[in-house]
Amino acid sequence: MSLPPIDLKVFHDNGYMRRVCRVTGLSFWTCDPNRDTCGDTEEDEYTFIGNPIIAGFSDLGRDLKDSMREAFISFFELSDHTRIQPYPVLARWRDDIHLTIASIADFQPHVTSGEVEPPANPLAISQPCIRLNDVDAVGRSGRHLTTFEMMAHHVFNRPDKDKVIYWMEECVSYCHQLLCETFGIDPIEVTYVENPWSGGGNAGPAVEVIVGGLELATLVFMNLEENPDGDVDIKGVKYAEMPLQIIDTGYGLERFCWAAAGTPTIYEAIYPETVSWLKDLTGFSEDMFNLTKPQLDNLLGDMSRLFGIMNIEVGSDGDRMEQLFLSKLRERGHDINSELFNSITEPLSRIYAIPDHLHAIINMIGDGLVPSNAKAGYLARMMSRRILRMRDELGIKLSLSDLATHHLEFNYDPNRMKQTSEGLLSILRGEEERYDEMLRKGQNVVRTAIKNIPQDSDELPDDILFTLSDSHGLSPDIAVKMAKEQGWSKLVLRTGFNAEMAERHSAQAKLAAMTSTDNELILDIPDLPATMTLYYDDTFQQNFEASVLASIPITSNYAKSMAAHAIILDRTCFYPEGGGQEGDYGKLISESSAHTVIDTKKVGNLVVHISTGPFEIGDIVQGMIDWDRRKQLMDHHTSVHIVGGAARKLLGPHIYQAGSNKSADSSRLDITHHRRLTRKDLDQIESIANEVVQNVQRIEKLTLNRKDADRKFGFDLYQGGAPKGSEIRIIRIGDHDVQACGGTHHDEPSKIGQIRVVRSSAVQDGVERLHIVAGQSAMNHARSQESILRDAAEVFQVQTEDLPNTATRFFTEWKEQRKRIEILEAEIVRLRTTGGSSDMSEVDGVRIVVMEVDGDLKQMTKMLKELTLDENSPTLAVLASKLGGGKLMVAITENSIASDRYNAVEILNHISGHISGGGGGRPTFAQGGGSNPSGVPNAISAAKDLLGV
RNA sequence: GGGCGCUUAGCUCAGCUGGAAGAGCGCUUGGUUUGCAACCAAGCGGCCGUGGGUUCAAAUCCCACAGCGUCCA
Repeated sequence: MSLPPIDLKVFHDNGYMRRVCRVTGLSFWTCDPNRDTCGDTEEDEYTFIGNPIIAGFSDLGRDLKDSMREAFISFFELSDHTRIQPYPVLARWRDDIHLTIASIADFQPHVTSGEVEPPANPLAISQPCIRLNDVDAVGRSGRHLTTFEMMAHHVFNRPDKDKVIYWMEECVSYCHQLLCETFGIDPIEVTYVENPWSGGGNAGPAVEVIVGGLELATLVFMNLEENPDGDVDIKGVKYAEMPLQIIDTGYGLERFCWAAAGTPTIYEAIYPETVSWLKDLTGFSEDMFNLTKPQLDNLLGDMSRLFGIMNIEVGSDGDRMEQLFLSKLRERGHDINSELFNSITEPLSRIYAIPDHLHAIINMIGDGLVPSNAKAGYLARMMSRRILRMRDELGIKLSLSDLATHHLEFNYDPNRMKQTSEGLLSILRGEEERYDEMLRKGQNVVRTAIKNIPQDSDELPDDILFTLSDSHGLSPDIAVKMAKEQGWSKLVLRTGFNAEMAERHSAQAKLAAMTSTDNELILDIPDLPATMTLYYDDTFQQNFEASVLASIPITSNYAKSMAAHAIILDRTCFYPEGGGQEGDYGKLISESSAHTVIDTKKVGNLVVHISTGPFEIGDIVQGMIDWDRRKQLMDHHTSVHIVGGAARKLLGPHIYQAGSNKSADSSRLDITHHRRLTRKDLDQIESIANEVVQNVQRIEKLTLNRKDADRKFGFDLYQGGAPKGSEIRIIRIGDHDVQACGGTHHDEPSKIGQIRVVRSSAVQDGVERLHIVAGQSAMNHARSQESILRDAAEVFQVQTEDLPNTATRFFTEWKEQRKRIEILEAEIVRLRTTGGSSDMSEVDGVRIVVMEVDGDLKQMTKMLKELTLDENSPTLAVLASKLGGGKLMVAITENSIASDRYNAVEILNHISGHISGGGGGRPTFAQGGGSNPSGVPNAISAAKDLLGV
């Protein structure tokens, strides 16, 4: 069955009736007796352009958003909802998405799965979101944004626990009251469209709220989950009821603002200062088009209305859409042709998109994101580059940080930023430098790519354009522009090329999505109760007694070759590999046998001891962990937290753990940062870290439920990735560092002794890897470094302090002497080939040199240079060497009677048989080798015979 | 995480259908000039990213790794 109709008392009480839309076929509710479309169709134009539909808001821009947001949230506060502060736009608590794409994303997956209590119930929030799917439409459609605030009221009902706050009836009632009473919207403008929602494995009935032709809100009643045995069918997928019933609403803050402002596009409603500033900077005005201001406004209004009803999909046929668009504009009495249309929309779409994109990158970087060439950081870089490209196309001479400074002043609330303004601007300056560098390098790349293309071509081959874009970041437009500037003046870019390239990319992405890797320890593990973990109760417990629940032979080719059995106990203080900390080693001993534990892993909620041998089920075993190793692992793990905090203190709030590894010998911490670290930075981090070791007395270890952990410490807790479960273990080192962490830690930092930050290396752009040694390993590291120095000093027979100077001196002398040898070798050749030597003779004015020398091909080349480069002394030289199987070289002075008379390749081929080899080259320079060095004298005499000397 | 590209003199880069390592800028010296800039001439400066392989011969072809860049998830 499908979903039943949504038939609510609130509709009837307000005089609404249920109809079926003539265009879409969807059911909808309206109080307009004449209405036969649902409101969101290609026949329903916006009614609010130039005629605001929401009363009582006179501001624009940031002030309008502030008062609109406040009106929304306080309405729900008065209706017993709790106001919740917005979550970050970087969804650090999730491992499936980078960005917060909806208000409900704040509560996924833990709250929506029922595992964790919501922070309040019911609640109201205005959540900044970023969605980059429609980035190409931003600025063009009049309504698309990459970043927006989703206002929402959420309810999490548990009918199975008799806990139901409210459901459809009350939800729609609140919505209607808000629209028609608080915002004074005429009910005749409001339609409610029934359109079931599904996504991400969940589904439910939903109502789209359409006002004046614009979808202002969606009310989703999520009560279904995917289930092959379910009895509800939505779009071909089976669903069944789930225990949790969630109200997921979304009210577009910016759309409300637009409806209240009635401006031609949404951008003028929310970024008015930037739009007019950029218009001034580019000289965009009605005068440019010989129009009056009312005429231009009217035209823009009509364009926007048309965009509302014409669905501009990315990749749709641009030319055809444009023609349709123009004919519709002409129907409305606008005298417009393609040229005028483009001269208005091209610059304008950029003027509109720039503030939107600025808002998005400030949201991201403000939240602590560091731009990068991979993962979430790439999203920020891509947006920066879009802005820079559009800026260049508009001919604006301002830097990215200038633009951002303006945006911060007029459109942003700096209190929302975790990053400092200076930090943000400095990151943006770095991005612009990279962009400039890319363009500069692009000039060369384009030059080499097109040098074989005829200069009168009118098109560049597709594969060249694809490569320039994919490998060098040069969009086809820019590539063609550069090529034109370098003299290929007839080039044009085929229309629709960008769409083709997008298609090509999505095809590649599909292909890539099919690959997957699976390299886990796979065991057939019986259903057993969760292992009792003793290592949290007492981190320092080394011995314990437990009973064996399972002993399973390991058959898979697990990395450790000695591994024989997986032992599962009812309790353990062996720490399993997790959070970057390696598993414990140790021993298990029963009355009848004793085996070594060579690794510990976690599978589900069981701790698996990888043992060198089996135990009997039911055996009582004594467990002992390798304490030196564990102590060292703890030294390193706690150090990683301390060093991370130190880096954040020194470098700024964007420092975030991008990964880590703790082994017994050393540990690594990857941190997000936009510049390479210097040794001085590392020294400072090291100093701060060691101060913490000395000055902080205790390390707090707390276990909180997720709701309280989030509230108390925020989302910076999740440095090590998104943890699972409702209970969060927290490690707090004074005011220095707080993290959610499942590892084992010291109770007192001083137990570590000493932390050394050995070096840093680059992992990827925007991520820097710190190599750390602590405790005994720090000592071992120092010792091994000193021993390396001593060994090196011994080689030179000097004190270690003199090592750098001595090494420099030796290196310089070695280079000098190498040069000297080359010169001397050439000198020897010269001596052996001057007057009277048996190696030299003359035949009809050509000097003939045939001789055996010591040296490889490179040295022989030098000698030949000496012999044959002088055109005044025509020479034929044959050199032979016994090195490496025998080498032969023949050279002839170019442009001389020698080169007229002799062919080097022929001579070489004639004699190379004596050393069982081959070779080749040019007529004046041939070289070859063989595998029979003892044939060298024969080769020489053969050459002499051939040349008659 | 995947695709592609790059790595050669202090810097910016050619060379890459395997056969004698190049240009421009910079640097040194000399000339010119009252001096500087400019100009002219000569010179210095290269493990051609690292490690394997193919070949008589590799900067050049193949494989792996590293670093950098770029596009896409």
